[in-house]
Amino acid sequence: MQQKEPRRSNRERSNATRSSILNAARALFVSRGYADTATPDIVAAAGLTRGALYHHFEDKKALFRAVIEREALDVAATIEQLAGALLAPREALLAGAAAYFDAMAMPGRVRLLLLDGPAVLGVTEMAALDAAHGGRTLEEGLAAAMAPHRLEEKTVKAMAFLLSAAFDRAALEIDAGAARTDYAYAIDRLIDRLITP
Amino acid sequence: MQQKEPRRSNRERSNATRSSILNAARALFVSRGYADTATPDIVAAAGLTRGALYHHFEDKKALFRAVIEREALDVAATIEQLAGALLAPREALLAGAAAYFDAMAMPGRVRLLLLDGPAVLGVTEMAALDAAHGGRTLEEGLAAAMAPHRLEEKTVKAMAFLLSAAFDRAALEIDAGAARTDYAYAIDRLIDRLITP
DNA sequence: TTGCATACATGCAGCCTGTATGTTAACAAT
DNA sequence: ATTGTTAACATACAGGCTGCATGTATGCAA
Repeated sequence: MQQKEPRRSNRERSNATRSSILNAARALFVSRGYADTATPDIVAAAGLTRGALYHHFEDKKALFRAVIEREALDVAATIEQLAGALLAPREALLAGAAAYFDAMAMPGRVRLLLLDGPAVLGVTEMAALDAAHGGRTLEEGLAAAMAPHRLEEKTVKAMAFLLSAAFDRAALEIDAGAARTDYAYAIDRLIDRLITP
Repeated sequence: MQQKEPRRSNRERSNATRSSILNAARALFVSRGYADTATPDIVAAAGLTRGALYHHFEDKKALFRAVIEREALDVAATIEQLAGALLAPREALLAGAAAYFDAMAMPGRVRLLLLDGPAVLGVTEMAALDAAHGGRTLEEGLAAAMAPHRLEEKTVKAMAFLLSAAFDRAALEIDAGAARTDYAYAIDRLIDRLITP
């Protein structure tokens, strides 16, 4: 039975189809990966045609970029919500780490943000995307917690990158089936070892 | 001018073409990435046809896997050679880190092993490949250096993974243009912080 | 030297991407 | 209310790429 299109405005229609495509694309990118996902399959899952896809997105990579951006935004929001306004630097870092694991527990997120994302869009673009949202808070948090160490700024920045890499790897391992408690403990210990004067 | 094939044995001929394909594939995978490298271009660069490629490799992914394996093997050999038999655990770890950066300085290696590799072959396969060669030595080294801490084995293993992730990220940043000295210093500090009793 | 297997080269089918063109419905102006 | 315009799609098409099937020549073994 085909509904008789309840007279939507143009704006509404666009938003709806755009979301449909994004959702279908996300599901397929997650289950098959970017390369093995064909645009005909995406639009079929969304109940549309490739015309709609190429009307809303410049090409397949742009669609992937949109999926990734939405995902990164959601991760940043989750972290902000869960570990937003902690006062003590140490507690903020630890809570941020836990919040990151929570956020990355959403199925498919690890593959999108940590595997296909860097490979398809390149590290620089992914880094820029990360810096725009969550990356900065980690660097600031670590700088605050390591202030007594009186390190050069570039050193702190480098260590923030390394710590961020550890977060990512932990999320990757947890996603692959490792016990979260093990990695949460290891991360906490790592943070503590880094910031204790 | 076509040389009149100096009467090679069959074995020699196979090895030669196989190497030709591997070399050409590596160069193109590095410069354009796996997805944007077409098999016609690879064999053209090697002065062959696609028939040779599909005779020696099951498919494009298998060729990529062969390139990756050769690369990982070379990295492991370099590290073994540069930081092979250090006695003190701390010095072994520090030398291993430096050797890893040396090994990863080979152009294209970062992209192959840290970007396209995980995305194309999957994390599990890459992890298995890494564990078969270099990953184990890092875990053992860290375990030796952290023995006084009396941690559970799973914790040490997790921290070895995290440290390995830090190595990778450092190599990635150096490859992207960051100063090696900055990251070498940060890594050394990280190691020291981890293993000091 | 005869027969077979190896090492390729060539040709073909199917799929996928990106674009160009067509069609319908919304919106703006009169 | 009517008409022109444009947005939002659907359809059709061209080029390229992958994998396989087939063909051919050479090494090799009996």
